[in-house]
Amino acid sequence: MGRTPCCDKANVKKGPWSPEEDTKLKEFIEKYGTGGNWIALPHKAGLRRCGKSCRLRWLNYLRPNIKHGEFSEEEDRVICSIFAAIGSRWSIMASQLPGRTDNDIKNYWNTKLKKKLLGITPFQRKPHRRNNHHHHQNQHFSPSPSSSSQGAGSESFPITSQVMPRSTPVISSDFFQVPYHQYQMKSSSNMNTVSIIKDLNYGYGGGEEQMSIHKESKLFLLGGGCQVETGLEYSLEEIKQLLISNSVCNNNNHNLYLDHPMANGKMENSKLQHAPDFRL
DNA sequence: AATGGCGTCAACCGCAAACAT
DNA sequence: GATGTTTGCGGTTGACGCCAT
Repeated sequence: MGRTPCCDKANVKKGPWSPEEDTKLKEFIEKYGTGGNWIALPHKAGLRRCGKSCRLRWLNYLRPNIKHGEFSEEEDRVICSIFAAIGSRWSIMASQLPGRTDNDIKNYWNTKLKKKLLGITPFQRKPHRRNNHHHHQNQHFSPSPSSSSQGAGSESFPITSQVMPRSTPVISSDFFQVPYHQYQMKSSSNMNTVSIIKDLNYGYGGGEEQMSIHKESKLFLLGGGCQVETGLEYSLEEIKQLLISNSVCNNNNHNLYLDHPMANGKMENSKLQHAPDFRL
Protein backbone atom coordinates (compact mmCIF):
# COMPACT_ATOMS: atom_id res chain seq x y z
CA MET A 1 0.00 0.00 0.00
CA GLY A 2 1.67 3.13 -1.14
CA ARG A 3 1.36 6.63 0.00
CA THR A 4 -1.66 8.41 -1.38
CA PRO A 5 -0.54 11.20 -3.63
CA CYS A 6 -1.51 14.68 -2.53
CA CYS A 7 -2.60 15.51 -6.05
CA ASP A 8 -2.94 14.10 -9.52
CA LYS A 9 0.63 14.46 -10.62
CA ALA A 10 -0.21 13.97 -14.26
CA ASN A 11 -2.49 16.96 -14.26
CA VAL A 12 -0.60 19.47 -12.24
CA LYS A 13 1.77 22.03 -13.54
CA LYS A 14 5.23 22.22 -12.05
CA GLY A 15 7.99 24.74 -12.22
CA PRO A 16 8.02 28.49 -11.88
CA TRP A 17 4.79 30.34 -11.35
CA SER A 18 3.54 32.68 -14.01
CA PRO A 19 2.24 36.13 -13.10
CA GLU A 20 -1.23 34.95 -14.12
CA GLU A 21 -1.09 32.06 -11.69
CA ASP A 22 0.16 34.35 -8.97
CA THR A 23 -2.70 36.72 -9.56
CA LYS A 24 -5.24 33.93 -9.54
CA LEU A 25 -3.94 32.51 -6.30
CA LYS A 26 -3.58 35.84 -4.60
CA GLU A 27 -7.01 37.04 -5.58
CA PHE A 28 -8.61 33.79 -4.58
CA ILE A 29 -7.05 33.74 -1.14
CA GLU A 30 -7.73 37.39 -0.53
CA LYS A 31 -11.33 36.81 -1.42
CA TYR A 32 -12.07 33.45 0.12
CA GLY A 33 -9.11 32.59 2.32
CA THR A 34 -7.49 29.21 2.17
CA GLY A 35 -10.62 27.53 3.45
CA GLY A 36 -8.42 25.44 5.67
CA ASN A 37 -7.75 23.06 2.86
CA TRP A 38 -4.82 23.61 0.57
CA ILE A 39 -5.44 20.39 -1.31
CA ALA A 40 -8.80 21.58 -2.54
CA LEU A 41 -7.75 25.17 -3.10
CA PRO A 42 -6.11 24.94 -6.53
CA HIS A 43 -9.18 23.33 -8.01
CA LYS A 44 -11.43 25.99 -6.54
CA ALA A 45 -9.11 28.73 -7.67
CA GLY A 46 -8.85 27.32 -11.16
CA LEU A 47 -5.20 26.51 -10.90
CA ARG A 48 -3.52 23.43 -12.28
CA ARG A 49 -1.19 23.23 -9.34
CA CYS A 50 -0.63 20.94 -6.43
CA GLY A 51 -2.01 22.22 -3.15
CA LYS A 52 1.38 22.07 -1.59
CA SER A 53 2.77 24.15 -4.37
CA CYS A 54 0.06 26.77 -3.85
CA ARG A 55 0.71 26.85 -0.16
CA LEU A 56 4.42 27.29 -0.68
CA ARG A 57 3.92 30.00 -3.24
CA TRP A 58 1.58 31.87 -0.94
CA LEU A 59 3.68 31.54 2.15
CA ASN A 60 7.00 32.26 0.54
CA TYR A 61 6.05 34.84 -1.93
CA LEU A 62 2.52 36.12 -2.28
CA ARG A 63 1.30 36.69 1.22
CA PRO A 64 1.38 40.25 2.51
CA ASN A 65 4.34 41.73 4.33
CA ILE A 66 6.91 39.39 2.88
CA LYS A 67 10.28 40.98 3.07
CA HIS A 68 12.69 40.33 0.25
CA GLY A 69 16.14 41.63 -0.13
CA GLU A 70 19.14 41.85 2.06
CA PHE A 71 19.27 40.69 5.61
CA SER A 72 20.29 43.13 8.27
CA GLU A 73 23.05 42.46 10.73
CA GLU A 74 20.44 42.13 13.40
CA GLU A 75 18.76 39.42 11.39
CA ASP A 76 22.12 37.73 10.92
CA ARG A 77 22.55 37.67 14.63
CA VAL A 78 19.19 36.14 15.27
CA ILE A 79 19.82 33.46 12.69
CA CYS A 80 23.24 32.69 14.08
CA SER A 81 21.98 32.56 17.63
CA ILE A 82 19.25 30.12 16.84
CA PHE A 83 21.44 28.05 14.61
CA ALA A 84 24.08 27.81 17.28
CA ALA A 85 21.50 26.83 19.84
CA ILE A 86 19.28 24.42 17.99
CA GLY A 87 20.52 24.02 14.48
CA SER A 88 18.66 24.29 11.24
CA ARG A 89 15.20 25.13 12.52
CA TRP A 90 14.37 27.52 9.76
CA SER A 91 10.74 27.91 10.66
CA ILE A 92 11.63 28.99 14.16
CA MET A 93 14.09 31.46 12.78
CA ALA A 94 11.39 32.74 10.47
CA SER A 95 9.06 33.21 13.39
CA GLN A 96 11.68 35.46 14.93
CA LEU A 97 12.13 37.50 11.81
CA PRO A 98 8.92 39.14 10.67
CA GLY A 99 8.54 39.11 6.93
CA ARG A 100 11.14 36.45 6.39
CA THR A 101 10.26 32.95 5.33
CA ASP A 102 11.95 29.75 6.32
CA ASN A 103 12.92 29.17 2.73
CA ASP A 104 14.53 32.57 2.52
CA ILE A 105 16.45 32.05 5.68
CA LYS A 106 17.56 28.61 4.64
CA ASN A 107 18.79 29.88 1.31
CA TYR A 108 20.47 32.82 2.91
CA TRP A 109 22.22 30.61 5.41
CA ASN A 110 23.35 28.06 2.86
CA THR A 111 24.53 30.49 0.27
CA LYS A 112 25.84 33.39 2.24
CA LEU A 113 25.78 33.49 5.97
CA LYS A 114 27.54 30.20 6.51
CA LYS A 115 30.38 31.28 4.28
CA LYS A 116 30.40 34.66 5.83
CA LEU A 117 30.88 33.17 9.26
CA LEU A 118 33.58 30.88 8.07
CA GLY A 119 35.42 33.80 6.63
CA ILE A 120 34.96 32.76 3.06
CA THR A 121 34.17 35.88 1.14
CA PRO A 122 31.25 35.07 -1.05
CA PHE A 123 30.28 38.59 -1.88
CA GLN A 124 32.57 39.65 -4.64
CA ARG A 125 29.97 39.01 -7.24
CA LYS A 126 27.41 41.54 -8.22
CA PRO A 127 23.86 40.65 -7.34
CA HIS A 128 22.12 38.51 -9.86
CA ARG A 129 19.24 39.74 -11.88
CA ARG A 130 16.77 36.98 -12.22
CA ASN A 131 14.57 36.23 -15.16
CA ASN A 132 11.40 38.08 -16.10
CA HIS A 133 8.87 36.85 -13.70
CA HIS A 134 11.28 36.83 -10.85
CA HIS A 135 12.51 40.31 -11.43
CA HIS A 136 10.89 41.60 -8.32
CA GLN A 137 12.70 39.43 -5.89
CA ASN A 138 16.34 40.09 -5.73
CA GLN A 139 17.88 42.79 -3.80
CA HIS A 140 20.72 40.66 -2.75
CA PHE A 141 22.85 40.96 0.22
CA SER A 142 25.37 43.54 -0.53
CA PRO A 143 28.84 42.74 0.58
CA SER A 144 29.88 44.55 3.60
CA PRO A 145 33.36 43.77 4.75
CA SER A 146 32.51 45.10 8.14
CA SER A 147 29.57 42.82 8.54
CA SER A 148 31.39 39.55 8.34
CA SER A 149 33.70 39.45 11.26
CA GLN A 150 33.22 42.70 12.93
CA GLY A 151 32.89 42.30 16.62
CA ALA A 152 33.99 38.72 16.53
CA GLY A 153 34.70 37.44 19.92
CA SER A 154 32.89 40.15 21.74
CA GLU A 155 29.47 40.28 20.25
CA SER A 156 26.68 38.01 21.17
CA PHE A 157 23.30 37.57 19.59
CA PRO A 158 20.02 38.73 20.99
CA ILE A 159 16.73 37.03 20.45
CA THR A 160 13.19 37.58 21.56
CA SER A 161 10.89 35.22 23.37
CA GLN A 162 9.59 32.21 21.60
CA VAL A 163 8.14 28.92 22.59
CA MET A 164 9.30 26.12 20.44
CA PRO A 165 6.63 23.57 19.96
CA ARG A 166 8.09 20.84 17.90
CA SER A 167 9.39 17.60 19.19
CA THR A 168 11.53 16.04 16.54
CA PRO A 169 14.48 14.81 18.47
CA VAL A 170 17.18 15.31 15.94
CA ILE A 171 17.92 18.22 13.78
CA SER A 172 20.37 18.29 11.04
CA SER A 173 22.00 20.28 8.40
CA ASP A 174 25.00 19.71 6.31
CA PHE A 175 26.98 21.17 9.12
CA PHE A 176 25.39 19.85 12.20
CA GLN A 177 23.20 17.38 13.74
CA VAL A 178 22.47 18.41 17.22
CA PRO A 179 20.01 17.15 19.75
CA TYR A 180 17.22 18.90 21.41
CA HIS A 181 14.14 18.11 23.37
CA GLN A 182 11.71 20.87 23.51
CA TYR A 183 13.04 24.16 24.50
CA GLN A 184 11.81 27.51 25.32
CA MET A 185 13.80 30.45 24.28
CA LYS A 186 13.78 33.38 26.55
CA SER A 187 15.14 36.78 26.24
CA SER A 188 16.86 37.85 29.34
CA SER A 189 17.02 41.29 30.76
CA ASN A 190 20.30 41.43 29.04
CA MET A 191 19.21 41.35 25.44
CA ASN A 192 22.52 39.98 24.42
CA THR A 193 21.84 36.59 25.82
CA VAL A 194 19.75 33.68 24.75
CA SER A 195 18.33 31.33 27.28
CA ILE A 196 16.98 27.98 26.42
CA ILE A 197 14.88 26.16 28.90
CA LYS A 198 14.15 22.55 28.63
CA ASP A 199 10.46 21.91 28.78
CA LEU A 200 9.76 19.67 31.71
CA ASN A 201 6.45 18.58 30.34
CA TYR A 202 8.09 17.03 27.42
CA GLY A 203 9.51 13.66 28.05
CA TYR A 204 10.03 10.27 26.63
CA GLY A 205 8.88 8.54 29.75
CA GLY A 206 12.09 6.78 30.46
CA GLY A 207 13.44 9.19 32.97
CA GLU A 208 16.69 8.68 31.23
CA GLU A 209 17.54 12.23 30.49
CA GLN A 210 21.11 11.89 29.55
CA MET A 211 22.16 13.73 26.51
CA SER A 212 25.46 14.20 24.93
CA ILE A 213 26.49 17.75 24.92
CA HIS A 214 28.90 19.74 22.94
CA LYS A 215 30.52 21.10 26.02
CA GLU A 216 32.97 23.49 24.48
CA SER A 217 30.38 25.28 22.50
CA LYS A 218 27.93 25.78 25.36
CA LEU A 219 25.56 24.11 23.07
CA PHE A 220 23.05 22.66 25.40
CA LEU A 221 21.93 22.44 28.88
CA LEU A 222 21.60 19.10 30.57
CA GLY A 223 18.45 17.92 32.18
CA GLY A 224 19.01 15.26 34.76
CA GLY A 225 15.33 15.42 35.55
CA CYS A 226 15.20 18.98 36.63
CA GLN A 227 14.78 22.19 34.86
CA VAL A 228 17.99 23.77 34.02
CA GLU A 229 18.40 27.15 32.63
CA THR A 230 21.56 28.18 31.02
CA GLY A 231 22.29 31.52 29.63
CA LEU A 232 23.89 31.06 26.27
CA GLU A 233 25.94 33.72 24.78
CA TYR A 234 27.35 33.10 21.39
CA SER A 235 29.99 35.20 19.94
CA LEU A 236 30.61 35.22 16.26
CA GLU A 237 33.89 33.52 16.93
CA GLU A 238 32.22 30.75 18.86
CA ILE A 239 29.71 30.11 16.14
CA LYS A 240 32.46 30.10 13.62
CA GLN A 241 34.35 27.54 15.67
CA LEU A 242 31.23 25.49 15.90
CA LEU A 243 30.80 25.55 12.18
CA ILE A 244 34.38 24.64 11.62
CA SER A 245 34.38 21.78 14.07
CA ASN A 246 31.18 20.39 12.70
CA SER A 247 32.40 20.91 9.22
CA VAL A 248 35.35 18.73 10.08
CA CYS A 249 33.03 16.08 11.41
CA ASN A 250 31.02 16.37 8.29
CA ASN A 251 34.01 15.96 6.10
CA ASN A 252 34.80 12.77 7.88
CA ASN A 253 31.35 11.62 7.19
CA HIS A 254 30.45 11.74 10.82
CA ASN A 255 27.38 13.29 12.21
CA LEU A 256 26.78 14.41 15.71
CA TYR A 257 23.77 13.05 17.37
CA LEU A 258 22.38 12.45 20.71
CA ASP A 259 22.60 9.56 23.02
CA HIS A 260 18.95 9.50 23.72
CA PRO A 261 16.13 6.99 24.00
CA MET A 262 14.52 8.29 20.86
CA ALA A 263 17.70 7.79 19.01
CA ASN A 264 18.19 4.33 20.38
CA GLY A 265 15.36 2.47 18.88
CA LYS A 266 12.01 4.15 18.68
CA MET A 267 13.08 6.66 16.18
CA GLU A 268 13.12 5.42 12.66
CA ASN A 269 14.64 8.47 11.29
CA SER A 270 16.58 7.95 8.13
CA LYS A 271 18.96 10.64 9.16
CA LEU A 272 19.69 8.76 12.30
CA GLN A 273 19.97 5.47 10.59
CA HIS A 274 22.44 6.88 8.19
CA ALA A 275 24.39 8.66 10.81
CA PRO A 276 27.60 6.83 11.53
CA ASP A 277 28.55 6.35 15.14
CA PHE A 278 30.04 9.52 16.30
CA ARG A 279 29.01 10.48 19.72
CA LEU A 280 30.17 13.38 21.68
C1' DA B 1 31.65 36.17 -28.79
C1' DA B 2 31.23 31.71 -26.89
C1' DT B 3 31.00 28.83 -23.11
C1' DG B 4 31.80 26.45 -18.89
C1' DG B 5 31.78 27.01 -13.92
C1' DC B 6 29.67 28.74 -10.11
C1' DG B 7 26.34 31.13 -7.01
C1' DT B 8 21.70 31.99 -6.06
C1' DC B 9 16.98 31.14 -5.40
C1' DA B 10 12.33 29.21 -6.25
C1' DA B 11 10.21 25.13 -6.14
C1' DC B 12 9.92 20.24 -5.45
C1' DC B 13 10.16 16.01 -2.66
C1' DG B 14 9.63 13.04 1.12
C1' DC B 15 8.90 12.50 5.83
C1' DA B 16 6.68 13.11 10.26
C1' DA B 17 3.37 15.51 12.99
C1' DA B 18 -1.17 16.98 13.52
C1' DC B 19 -5.72 16.52 12.65
C1' DA B 20 -10.09 14.26 11.16
C1' DT B 21 -13.05 10.39 10.86
C1' DG C 1 -7.31 3.31 19.20
C1' DA C 2 -6.80 2.68 14.18
C1' DT C 3 -6.67 4.52 9.88
C1' DG C 4 -6.66 8.02 6.44
C1' DT C 5 -5.76 12.83 5.11
C1' DT C 6 -3.64 17.28 5.37
C1' DT C 7 -0.15 20.36 6.86
C1' DG C 8 4.41 21.83 7.99
C1' DC C 9 9.14 21.27 7.76
C1' DG C 10 13.85 20.69 6.13
C1' DG C 11 16.82 18.91 2.51
C1' DT C 12 17.66 18.86 -2.26
C1' DT C 13 17.38 20.02 -7.07
C1' DG C 14 17.10 22.47 -11.39
C1' DA C 15 16.94 26.75 -13.83
C1' DC C 16 18.88 30.92 -14.50
C1' DG C 17 22.22 34.66 -14.64
C1' DC C 18 26.88 36.43 -13.80
C1' DC C 19 31.71 36.04 -14.30
C1' DA C 20 36.12 34.38 -15.86
C1' DT C 21 38.54 32.47 -19.42
